[in-house]
Amino acid sequence: MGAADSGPPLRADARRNRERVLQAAREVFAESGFAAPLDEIAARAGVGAGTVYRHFPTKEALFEAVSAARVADLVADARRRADEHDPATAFFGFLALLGAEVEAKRDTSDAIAVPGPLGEAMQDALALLLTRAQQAGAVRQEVTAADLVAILKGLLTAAHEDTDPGRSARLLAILTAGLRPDAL
Amino acid sequence: MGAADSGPPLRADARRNRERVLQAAREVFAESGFAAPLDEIAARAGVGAGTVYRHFPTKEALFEAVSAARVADLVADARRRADEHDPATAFFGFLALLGAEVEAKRDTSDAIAVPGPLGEAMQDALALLLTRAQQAGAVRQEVTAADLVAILKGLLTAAHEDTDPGRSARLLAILTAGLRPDAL
DNA sequence: GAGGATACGGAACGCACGCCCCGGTTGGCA
DNA sequence: TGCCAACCGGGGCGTGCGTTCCGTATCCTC
Repeated sequence: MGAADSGPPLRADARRNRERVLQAAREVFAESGFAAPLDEIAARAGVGAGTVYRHFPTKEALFEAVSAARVADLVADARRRADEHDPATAFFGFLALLGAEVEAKRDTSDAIAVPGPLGEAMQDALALLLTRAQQAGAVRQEVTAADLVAILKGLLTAAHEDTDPGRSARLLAILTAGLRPDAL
Repeated sequence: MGAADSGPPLRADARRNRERVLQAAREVFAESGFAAPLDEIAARAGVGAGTVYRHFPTKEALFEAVSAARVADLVADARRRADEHDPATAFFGFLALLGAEVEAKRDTSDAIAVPGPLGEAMQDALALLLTRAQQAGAVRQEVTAADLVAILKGLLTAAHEDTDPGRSARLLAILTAGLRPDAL
């Protein structure tokens, strides 16, 4: 169970192409979300589609490879907030962070909702922050973690449908206000 | 420019099939949204795909034909509310109505956002209610009609991703609360 | 009831996509 | 330097969709 043996070391060109594919995938997914055609990633990387599939068994695996580091950062940030701040500040601060992330990268909402270990880690982190904020009375009791994921996915997707720059901030402000328990 | 001449009267079987297609489309779109395959509509109507296309030039035209009556009803309801109630009641009551509509029919969110005359009529009606509610101080000033459409589409779509029955009500409650100006 | 216009059905087409395969090329080791 | 395994590219396959075509069945008129 130690280091997953990656077999014989990759040839130099293979390693180079793998990096190019990852970089292109980062860019294309950020611009167009998970729905972006894989051929476009291959084209931007200057390789054929076959090369992409030699390095990543499926499109989804490539997406996970690209998102893993970013999601891990977000999850770590969520945990840190949970430790360092009061529940309300931690929860709402993290939502704001997500909003900023989405402003720049279109695939963030996909990364949250994708099935698999990444999505679950993200959802667990959100659930932790949500539960604490609810116990502290800062968020409506009846909201579930699944509700939060659903609404975030919907909101963050909607925020990208056109190019109005302030939109995601406004939508997030509505969500933030709506989650508080004191509102009618 | 009077009545759009519909040419020679349809043959009896053609008229019957046209009704069957419309009825099947109503059901299938309501269950699966606009993304439903057209073949399924044809199969449920007991006709071939070609027959659908003889009556409606594109899938989108069929969707509009199906949605037209319902959207017109919604728009009329919105206008009536604007006349009969105070701005806040009219606005929030209409949102609740939309929520109920979406609970039962999956294609409502598509109908709101679809380009073309239907979507615009819907958006105009929403804009009217929104503007009045804002003038009455019942809704945040900075929210635009486009924001509202975006958030509704996102929310209503998200509400259908799984089968949790109370979800759309909870999400709508969050939206309603978040739109009010007095919330933080 | 016969003839012709009209409508039918479903096979066929074009397209976009994820994914696989194979002939040619390249890099690393002796 | 020469060889062989590893790797590359892009054409090709399967799928699912919207749309079109055409031989056949149906309806209406006389």
